[in-house]
Amino acid sequence: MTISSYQDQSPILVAVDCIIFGFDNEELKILLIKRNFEPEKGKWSLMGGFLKEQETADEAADRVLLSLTGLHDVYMEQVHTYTGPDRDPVERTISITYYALINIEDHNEELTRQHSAQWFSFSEAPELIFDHHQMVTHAINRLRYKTSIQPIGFELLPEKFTMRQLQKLYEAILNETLDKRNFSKKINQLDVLIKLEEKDMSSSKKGSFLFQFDKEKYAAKAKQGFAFRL
Amino acid sequence: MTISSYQDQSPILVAVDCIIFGFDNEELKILLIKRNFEPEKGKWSLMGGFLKEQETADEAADRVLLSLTGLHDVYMEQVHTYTGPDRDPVERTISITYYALINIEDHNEELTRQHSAQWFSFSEAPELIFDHHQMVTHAINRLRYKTSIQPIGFELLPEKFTMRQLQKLYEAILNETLDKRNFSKKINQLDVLIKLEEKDMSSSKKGSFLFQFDKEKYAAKAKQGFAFRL
DNA sequence: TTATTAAGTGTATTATTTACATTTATAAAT
DNA sequence: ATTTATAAATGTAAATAATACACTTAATAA
Repeated sequence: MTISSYQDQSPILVAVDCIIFGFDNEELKILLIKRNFEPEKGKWSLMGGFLKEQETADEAADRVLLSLTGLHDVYMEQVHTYTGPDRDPVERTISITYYALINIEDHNEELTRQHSAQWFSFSEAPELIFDHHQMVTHAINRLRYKTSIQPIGFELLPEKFTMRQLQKLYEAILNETLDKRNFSKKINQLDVLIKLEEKDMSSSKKGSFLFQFDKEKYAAKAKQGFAFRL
Repeated sequence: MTISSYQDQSPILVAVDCIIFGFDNEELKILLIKRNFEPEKGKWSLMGGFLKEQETADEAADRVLLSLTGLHDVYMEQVHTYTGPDRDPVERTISITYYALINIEDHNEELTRQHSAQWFSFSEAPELIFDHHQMVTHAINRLRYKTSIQPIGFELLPEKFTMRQLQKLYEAILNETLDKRNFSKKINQLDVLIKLEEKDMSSSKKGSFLFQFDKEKYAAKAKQGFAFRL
């Protein structure tokens, strides 16, 4: 900032809110908490928290996510900052939103229970407090864009996954169905997956081969100007 | 935000900073001001200002831009919020950034002079204070993305423009050269320009036809699901 | 041995992107 | 009047990418 010098400013609270995405092999999910304090006690909302002294918003978002899921080093991205003067009825609060991608199996169920948190199908999420619905909409749009140009979708999957899981994931994110042959062709020609010997036998008699995302190979290719595009 | 209730928070100032883009028919430009107060007095920086009571960040950005250029109703988009606790050495200040697209001929020169503002070629901009360089980089990336999926480039041009101007604009934004025939073919098949009878005679003996962006036609097509893609 | 189930795979068609050079309209100079 | 100079205007062929579409295979269970 630059003009008008450092004059008085009425106090503004700064918070972060997290849109936490997960994937259950069929649908995109979102983790919401039931507010246990006023205002809007009992209603569903995003998980958030205030910025601490000497803490960046990125750090605050990490902290909030850790406290709810027990997870460290989660993929997060800042989305947008909401500044409506009356968006929070108690005190003027601006909220910086982040979306997080987690492997749904990794989260600490005990912690989520403590916070009265619950996973919802993205398409069947309940009404949310304040402007949280708008935040979610913005986040999913950003996620759609980002997954189409960067290999961040893998963050939502277990280490080893089948081609079918990967396709279902992209279908869930993009909210459209994809052709199986064209999908695997496209993925394979990106040449950033390792096909394992191992099969997942749970989904069919034949079983399906498991894959891993090859981070190192991708990083090397990205350095050479390779563009991940799906 | 949601958890941890409304406890004390150390005071944080909230500012907006504007990355103001213009186009001079050859290069992409950016409007910077020379700081006339401490800290970093005399250095180049983005134009910014603090959020007022009862004002959204969008409104603050509009106000800042108006005060510098005299322009209303300018295309602006929020980009990112910077929250490093020591990013501003005086007081803890978070900054919400916006980029603005203006027709370079429209701005009020008297106002920009009062603020010691100056246009710089995007590629030859001076060193900036604090984290402003990072803000500019983030903004140009967002602009590149946004211009490729929405017809916002026209905001940088006069009402009537030649095909060459439009191409130069996209070349400047994308920082790559484009083929003239392929470019005009692509633009024409989007079918959102009005070709005028009128010619611009300043650039050649032959003169070149002027075009206008057909906002209504675009809006109607967009409603039908038409995607502007360049 | 047979039946069942999802996994795995290829090709032809269409659409899009790219590369590339000549002609044309006008103003200025002679 | 004619010539010259300059950027504007224009089309096609080749390469690449995207799409539509159906049968075979591996393994388990009956």
